[in-house]
Amino acid sequence: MRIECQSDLVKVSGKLYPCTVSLAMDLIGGKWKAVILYHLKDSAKRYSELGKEMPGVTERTLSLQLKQLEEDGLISRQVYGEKPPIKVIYRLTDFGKSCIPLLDAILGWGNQVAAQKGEFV
Amino acid sequence: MRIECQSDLVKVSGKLYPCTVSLAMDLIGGKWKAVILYHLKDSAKRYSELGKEMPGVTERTLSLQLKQLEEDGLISRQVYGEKPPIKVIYRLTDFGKSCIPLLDAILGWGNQVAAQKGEFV
DNA sequence: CGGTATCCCCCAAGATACTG
DNA sequence: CAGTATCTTGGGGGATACCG
Repeated sequence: MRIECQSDLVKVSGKLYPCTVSLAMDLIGGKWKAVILYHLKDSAKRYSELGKEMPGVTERTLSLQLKQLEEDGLISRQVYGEKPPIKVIYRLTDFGKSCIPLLDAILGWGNQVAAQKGEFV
Repeated sequence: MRIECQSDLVKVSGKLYPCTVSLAMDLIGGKWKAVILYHLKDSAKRYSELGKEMPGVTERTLSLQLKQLEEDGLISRQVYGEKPPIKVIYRLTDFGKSCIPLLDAILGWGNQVAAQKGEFV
């Protein structure tokens, strides 16, 4: 059963969240979105560059996540050329740039954890 | 097909991650984990308190996520009493406390987004 | 009180093949 | 080059009932 509620709910573009932490995690959460955003932090990148820099992601997943990030207004997509081979550049929007401090915090803590508990291979 | 790899892989407790951002998101990502951690940030809480403060979560999901956070060493679980009604207190471990700056960054950005694009209900 | 047990559904995500 | 199309699978998460 659902546990009792009390309100500090927030609604953004039709979706209802129990708190703003939940909202933030919906926008940049999941397995790949933060990773993509992080790779776009310092410079715009092409689709294939992103793929090469993100070991383990499949073409399909990369494509879907990019589309979602674009829908949520975090990144923009720009196409160069008409006929294949074309070139597509992804970059952070201003809204996307607003989460750079957060991306840095994620990386910072991730690095800390890796330093203490992980091994680089 | 899988896109080509290049290494700055990191391994933590048997799991392989393409980068430390990915590692961090595995630890605190998903729909509820960051929310739980955030609610434990300032004080230890009982199971039922967490449930009341997190509208929308089900008992099962709360229980499963707490267990995962405990397994990953982010929170600790302490039981008071033998016979029902018992009392169970969850609190951040030192490791869990290490991500408080990150939790604040998540909340901060979430608040920013909500202020710009959301409405509180 | 603080959970499990059970059942179910949906969708994130992988593998692979193909296309404008 | 930058993706879709198609199929499949795992598991996250919901609903409800029950238990120590």
